[in-house]
Amino acid sequence: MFTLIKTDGSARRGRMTTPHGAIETPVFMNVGTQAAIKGALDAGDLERIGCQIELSNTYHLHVRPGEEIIRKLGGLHRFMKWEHPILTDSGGFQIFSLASLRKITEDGVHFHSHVDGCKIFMGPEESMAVQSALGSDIAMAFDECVANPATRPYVEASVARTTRWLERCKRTITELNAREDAVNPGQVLFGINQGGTYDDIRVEHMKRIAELDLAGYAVGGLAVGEPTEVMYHILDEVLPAAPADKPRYLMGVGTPANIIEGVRRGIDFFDCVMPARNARHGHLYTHEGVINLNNLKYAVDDRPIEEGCGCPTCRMHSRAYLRHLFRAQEMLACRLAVTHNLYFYNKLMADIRDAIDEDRYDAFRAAWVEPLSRRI
RNA sequence: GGGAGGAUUCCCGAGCGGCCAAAGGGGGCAGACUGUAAAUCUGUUGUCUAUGACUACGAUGGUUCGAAUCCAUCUCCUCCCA
Repeated sequence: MFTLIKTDGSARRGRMTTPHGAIETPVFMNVGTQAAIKGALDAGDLERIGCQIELSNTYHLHVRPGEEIIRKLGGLHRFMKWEHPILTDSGGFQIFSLASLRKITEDGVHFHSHVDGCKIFMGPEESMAVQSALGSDIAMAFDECVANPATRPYVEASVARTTRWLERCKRTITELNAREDAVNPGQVLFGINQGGTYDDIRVEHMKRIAELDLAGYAVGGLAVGEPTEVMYHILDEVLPAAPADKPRYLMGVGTPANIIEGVRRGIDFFDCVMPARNARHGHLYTHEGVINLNNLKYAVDDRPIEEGCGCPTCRMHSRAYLRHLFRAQEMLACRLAVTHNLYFYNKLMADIRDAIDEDRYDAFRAAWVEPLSRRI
């Protein structure tokens, strides 16, 4: 259930209620692919960094430990001790990221496990069954995330198949939710718009899936190599075709600037591995730009990552200490850095919500897009 | 005291007459990363008045058109025998 609280231009303040609580939007979903935030954060840490909703991955949890194990243990929420909302990605992104290990057919996708090479078949029914066993609050449709660039004929055929898969996903989740042993019978399905960089395919596809009256609509297959301006242009074209009363999710995006621009165009949900991955690699976000803690210039910098930041890392530790931990390859470096970056992202979203609430989103955007994009 | 093996650029370590400022690691310096096969990957790493020059492979002296590579002596290290 999604409620649009107010708008400021095209930016939207909303609230989505789920069986595990409400989500204030716009929101950033913190990515824990394998039921863990890389960098050694657990559910308690997620609460400390202001996370509202966690995202896990269907393919990866199917490979390891297997959804039946998680079902037996009471579902993903109980398994990882995160009793707030969870979204599961469908495995569609792995069609893209594990392209060399899979073959696509009309029924679904044959993968060779990246772990042990064993054969894995995942189609819409399988993905929905896994997501149902995991018991996430939001299940994503099994789509093909199309690589960029892709020819128009390829994209047309792929999108048509993704649409057929979506219909199968919808049918399947309805059946699974009706079962007495459903882990989370309130699980809802988000559809995913595809179409590469072809505006007309994108818009037609969005219109087509809008008819299916799903709980939410994602825009997928972006930030896969196309110029940022192309991504923004596609959002400008596609979002007017998405149902206004349903949440919109821009999958896998992005930088703070991408998020600010996405919100401006009417996106409500984001997720991205970037803050966690960059943190593990020593790149930390500040309101003046991204700093690379590996750089020599921070060797004796006694300041926190960012003055005034309320995160547990900044309250306690200096850049110089963190740089030392990175250089010495101490695990603590990752944990402290990821804590900061995810706190930063969640706080950015809270600031975005405040700006929309107070009808000053344009000014907020104008003030922050450039500084947040800097490398310093 | 006798015998054997070593000494290579910041470190380890390959090279055993020219294609050597010298493989490969490590370390250093920097860059990339967007629904996570990523605590990963890439570049770079003698000096300079820089499409060239200079200084370098323990030291010194030789052989050679040419030496990190061959010879002699010396210094230091390791191992074996007494």
